[in-house]
Amino acid sequence: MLDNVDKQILGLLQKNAKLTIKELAEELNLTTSPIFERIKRLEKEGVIEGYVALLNPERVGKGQVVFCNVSMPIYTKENIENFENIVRSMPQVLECYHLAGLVDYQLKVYVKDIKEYDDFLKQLAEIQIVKVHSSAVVLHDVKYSTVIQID
Amino acid sequence: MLDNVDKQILGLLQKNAKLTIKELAEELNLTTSPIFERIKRLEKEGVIEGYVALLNPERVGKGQVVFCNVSMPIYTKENIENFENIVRSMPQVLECYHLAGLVDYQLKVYVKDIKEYDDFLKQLAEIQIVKVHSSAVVLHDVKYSTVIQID
DNA sequence: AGTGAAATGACCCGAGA
DNA sequence: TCTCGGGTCATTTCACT
Repeated sequence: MLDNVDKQILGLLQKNAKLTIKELAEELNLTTSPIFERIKRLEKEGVIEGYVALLNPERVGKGQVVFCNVSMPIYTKENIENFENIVRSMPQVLECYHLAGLVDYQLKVYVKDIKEYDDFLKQLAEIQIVKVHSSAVVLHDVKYSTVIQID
Repeated sequence: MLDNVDKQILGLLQKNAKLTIKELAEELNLTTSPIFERIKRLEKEGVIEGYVALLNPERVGKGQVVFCNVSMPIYTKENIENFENIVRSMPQVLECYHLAGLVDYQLKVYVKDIKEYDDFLKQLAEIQIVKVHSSAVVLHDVKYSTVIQID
């Protein structure tokens, strides 16, 4: 479904979405037309989900990342839907995963500082159906990337 | 340092980096020149770190996310540097954070399936300076976003 | 699936307020 | 900092291979 040229295009666009079709064409020894059509196909098929600008969290006043682990004591379909919808609507939460592990959910939260995280925990506490199990404060980023390895 | 127009531009570009300067200008009731110059300024100042294409992990054969928690028993500067450099070079690891918590590091790993995660763990085991403490398999994504809330 | 060329439209940079 | 306007270059389409 993805040939070698597709994979190369995806690899390059994951690193830099501002590459022009012309630059991609030169890199892959093709003309602009096939590159253009392949990209359109990959977008339409949903392989490419979108193009975004990545910001420096510190420069926009959200330099503190905290992972919040929560459990759901009464594990019903309704509670799950309810909680997941609330989480999706919280802008501080950039990622949330339902885990098979010691806790039910892990939330990645972007805040200005620990004080702001405290405010967030109070918001979470209002959702009666989950309990905060633990929080892990990030000391520093070792790696942050959005590039998925395609083999 | 960031005025209201900057914040609006950043908010829009975080959601869709393919918006044209013209479209941004119309949205914010300005002409193209100030929008163009503000974006260039935000890029130069490092507020905007880059533009990337986001892919659908399943569509590229990396639909399984696993969190890997590791600890570093002998906690020296050399071991830290060493481990962090190895992690940064591993393409399966998209994110890695040094935590203040029960474990020292958390790695977010993208793999095809659990078998491939097993291979990854074997690679990690070769690094003698860290010990895998636990793994948490993702059952499903509740939320994945790269959009940082700017207030 | 690819090339090449032509039209459409975006980017970018002045001059001026 | 903004508007306006124009030159340059990338995107997009199409006829052909």
